[in-house]
Amino acid sequence: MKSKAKAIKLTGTSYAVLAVLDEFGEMTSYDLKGAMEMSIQNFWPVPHTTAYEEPARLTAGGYLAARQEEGGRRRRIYSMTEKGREALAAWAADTAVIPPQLRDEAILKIFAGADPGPLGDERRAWHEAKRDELSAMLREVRAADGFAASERTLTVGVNYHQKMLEMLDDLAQAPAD
Amino acid sequence: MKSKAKAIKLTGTSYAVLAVLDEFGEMTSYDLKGAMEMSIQNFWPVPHTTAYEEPARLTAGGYLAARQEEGGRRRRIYSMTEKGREALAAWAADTAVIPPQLRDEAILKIFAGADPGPLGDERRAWHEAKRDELSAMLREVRAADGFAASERTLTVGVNYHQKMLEMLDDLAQAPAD
DNA sequence: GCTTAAACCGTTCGTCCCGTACTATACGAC
DNA sequence: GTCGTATAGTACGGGACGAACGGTTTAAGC
Repeated sequence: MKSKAKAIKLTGTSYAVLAVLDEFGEMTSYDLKGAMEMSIQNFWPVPHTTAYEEPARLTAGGYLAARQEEGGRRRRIYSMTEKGREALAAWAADTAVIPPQLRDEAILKIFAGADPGPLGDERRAWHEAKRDELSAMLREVRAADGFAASERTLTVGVNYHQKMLEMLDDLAQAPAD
Repeated sequence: MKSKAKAIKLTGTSYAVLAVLDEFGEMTSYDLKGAMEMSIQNFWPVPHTTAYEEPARLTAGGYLAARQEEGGRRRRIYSMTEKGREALAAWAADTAVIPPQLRDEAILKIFAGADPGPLGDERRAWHEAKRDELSAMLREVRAADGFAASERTLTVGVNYHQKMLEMLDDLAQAPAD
């Protein structure tokens, strides 16, 4: 009966991994890496090593189970345990959240005296590319059917980048407010 | 001649500290902590221990100089060195930036199946409070004169929160896009 | 002047997180 | 069957983080 589950602290990143596994089903670290890039990377960025380290931690804590792949690379395939599902549900049901954090080197440079012009241009192109990328994924997901979670968050993503583009336009025109 | 400056790697957080020191002049760690909260915290969040740890690192690297406060707590007062100013200017002049990162636990919860309603309401209140807070700071800074850097970034901040509020309204109305 | 509380100020510590660099395996082309 | 490329995975050093705690100064109350 899941005797030696080591006590570990679950971080936001832990829940991110659990949520992806819950949405898409069991998978290897490599697949998890790809799945995270296509789903949560936009609002919860993690380096690719997380897809290898975090499932190992979660397995040690009893939140995931691992089984060995037959043949080939004999990779570990991770799947949710009951404990994992419960923890994820309890966390999602709690409406208390840490405030959103934005990390923006460009604004930091502007604070330090950099010319806003070129940085703004580059940023605009970046938001456009992101918006289009997410938009394309959204169309795919809608066609596929059965990925309600991805659809909800992709919609937010598209709207976010759109609003950021509007903001850049506003700032470029009005000197201040 | 700044002989034994240990080679250290400068991170985004390093430049954040340098930029604040450059904008407001020499100060103690405690004052630095306050200054960061009022200036860059909104787009480059750091825990308060950074205001103690990072200047120490930067001093070891020769980017800052420290002198002892007379009497009282005899705290260390940090100030920029020539090397620090040069490094900051070189970094600010480079238009290559790492893309902005957003970390949003609420969207993660929505991805995991949480009800968007309450989370959206709470978020709206948060953005309103932030917008008003930054707006008040912006008025102060304008009245004071001589804080052009803070003014530029505060303006961005106010606009950002305003746009986020618009986005929440859009999402609440239109089921999708 | 003494006591006390509150505000102010600062550090330690364990763990998590992160990016870089590197390695290894599978597979198709030729 | 060896070469190139995409796929898959690991090692590791140090920065980042936040909880917890500990000291110091000031001012109020007596």
